[in-house]
Amino acid sequence: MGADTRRATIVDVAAAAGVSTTTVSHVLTGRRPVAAATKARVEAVVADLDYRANASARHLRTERSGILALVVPDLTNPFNSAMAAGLHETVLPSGYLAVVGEAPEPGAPLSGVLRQLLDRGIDGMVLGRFGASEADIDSVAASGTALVRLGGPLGSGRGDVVRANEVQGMFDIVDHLVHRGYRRIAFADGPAGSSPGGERQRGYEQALRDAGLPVRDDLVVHTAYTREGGVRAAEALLAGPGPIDAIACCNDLIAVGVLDVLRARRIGVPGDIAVTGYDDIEAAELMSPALTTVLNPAREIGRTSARMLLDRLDHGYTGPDRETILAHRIVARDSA
Amino acid sequence: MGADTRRATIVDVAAAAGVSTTTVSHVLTGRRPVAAATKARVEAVVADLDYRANASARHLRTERSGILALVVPDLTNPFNSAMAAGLHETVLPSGYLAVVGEAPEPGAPLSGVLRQLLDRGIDGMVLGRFGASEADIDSVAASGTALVRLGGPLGSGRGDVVRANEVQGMFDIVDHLVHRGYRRIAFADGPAGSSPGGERQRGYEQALRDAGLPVRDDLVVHTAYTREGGVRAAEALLAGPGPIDAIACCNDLIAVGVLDVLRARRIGVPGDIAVTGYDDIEAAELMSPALTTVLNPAREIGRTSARMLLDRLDHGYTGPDRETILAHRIVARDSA
DNA sequence: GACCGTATCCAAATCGATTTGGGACCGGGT
DNA sequence: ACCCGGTCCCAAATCGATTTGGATACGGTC
Repeated sequence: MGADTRRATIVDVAAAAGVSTTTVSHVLTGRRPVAAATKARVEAVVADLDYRANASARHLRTERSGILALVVPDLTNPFNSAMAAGLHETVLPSGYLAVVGEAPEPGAPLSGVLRQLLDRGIDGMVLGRFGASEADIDSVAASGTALVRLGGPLGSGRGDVVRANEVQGMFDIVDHLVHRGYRRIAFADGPAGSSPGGERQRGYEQALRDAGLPVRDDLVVHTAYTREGGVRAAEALLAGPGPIDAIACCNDLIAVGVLDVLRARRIGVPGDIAVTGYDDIEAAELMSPALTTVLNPAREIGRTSARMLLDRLDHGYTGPDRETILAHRIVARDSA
Repeated sequence: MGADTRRATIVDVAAAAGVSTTTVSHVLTGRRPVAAATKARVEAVVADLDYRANASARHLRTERSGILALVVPDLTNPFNSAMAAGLHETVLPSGYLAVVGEAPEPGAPLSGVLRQLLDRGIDGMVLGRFGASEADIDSVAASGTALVRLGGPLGSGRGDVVRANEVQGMFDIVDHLVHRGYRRIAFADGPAGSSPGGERQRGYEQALRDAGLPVRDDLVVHTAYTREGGVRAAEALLAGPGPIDAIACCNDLIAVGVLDVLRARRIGVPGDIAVTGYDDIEAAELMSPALTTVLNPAREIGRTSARMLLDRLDHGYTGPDRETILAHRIVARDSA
């Protein structure tokens, strides 16, 4: 317990190497050329003293904190933690630290977490789905922080966007249902107007239209992106107007809730009603029946977001905002 | 795009309030009394200018970074991400930032992530299970960083410890098996000598002894804490010397692998062989059959770790290292 | 009126780095 | 002998906060 010896500073290194701190700094940052012999001597001393620059001092001067943040609504959602892992592993080698924040209520003007991150002067931020309001996004963009959004429209000056092709993903899995012979396909969507619920609904409707099936409003219900939300959605659909033979769910957690209800009512899956999810969380494979779903490469989304931030921060990219779309994959299992 | 207006500094505040920066600092930190009228004036200006102290400058002077870290081997493990969430939500209100790191190979002397965190001068660290070697722990403790370990022995000067009662937890679930009439109970442990495998094995053996059952070495196999590890463990046990009627697994992922094998071989669970896990990951409830397991309150462990760090950092606790033990709970489902 | 305590406030040093604007030295060309 | 262009290095200013050691003013006491 307790710091036994003070950490070496740049002054110590300079003294031991018989040069000025300026020269040490130049050796370290490489912003100005230094004679090979001097450079070698400084580097030897750095290694010997186990010197590492004080991050706060450096960032005070350079106005860069070296911290990137990921803000999501729920860290325990496996999709989000996989994304966080991808972000971490990509930015660490570049010397950045990644912090993760849970933004409880996206309603508040600039919720606590976001405000605190901005106050810290973070260099970049990845804003997860349903994690922030439009006003929040503007605040972040206005603060000069590099910004990557996961989903939402690509607007000028509002950050890069990384997304999976949500429309196509839901289209593909509903198309999969159609090809398996299902015809009265309901859709358990997320809250009205939410992302990625909107995109996925478009994919659902397009698939029906392309198959020549009617698009009926009463076959679409909106609910929370949770297991409990799935329970409510299933109950609503089963109590609904017409018979259905499949339920496409907006994410896996909703599908879990739907399966809970079907199992409790002894409705066969996929015999009586087929069910599909979206995200391919770990549990999807372990459930009974195993869930047919769409895999969005969460970890890869985290990695890609990180690279887009680093592009702006370290590689000097200053061009217009960009959008990267990652491929999804249908994972056909037993539930449909 | 870009910082439209420079952020206000303490100098701006001082000028606008007609006082010195010293006084502003005293108002903000409260380290010295300030006349009520002056204080009110400064606070008004602070609010007006939307002033927030530059974190780097503050930390340069105070030698505190305001950053806490959680290091775990695998972020996508739900147990770890739930812990991370508990840590985050507890430290944020105190103005700390929590970062999460994945330490890939605990073998390396001071693996990259740990080194980088220490270089940053983090104030405190929570070291997850199997996340670091003994040497790592010593390095962290020697650096003067407040330390909380999750598991492992309570040693002097090596940080506080937060743990669930692993011995008791495994004892209870094996006892549960005994009461259900199972007699030849195997144990699929983690790697030999690992934590919490060691503690859980002790609980397993104690439960057998208390029930008057023999403790047989050939009924214990060591494997990785993964689904794949569970597959190997099950194959080894089924090919083993004697017949078994139950497999207690060291964690849920191992149990998932074990169930994979049993399902493939059409061995009934729990009819032919009962299976138990440990951790109660989300998938435990969703599997078929639903997994009987032990719930370690991951989020609460994160919260408690955070509080122990804050005790030392903000509340001036300087007493001896402490250990907090959290209660577990048996979650009886269908697999045993 | 001199002295002392309190209550307030401020000037300047400090934390550890980066960066700017030269200065010193060395050869080579005229 | 002088100048010029490189090369290599350094002194000092700077980032934005905290903290130390007074300075000033005001009352009250003897």
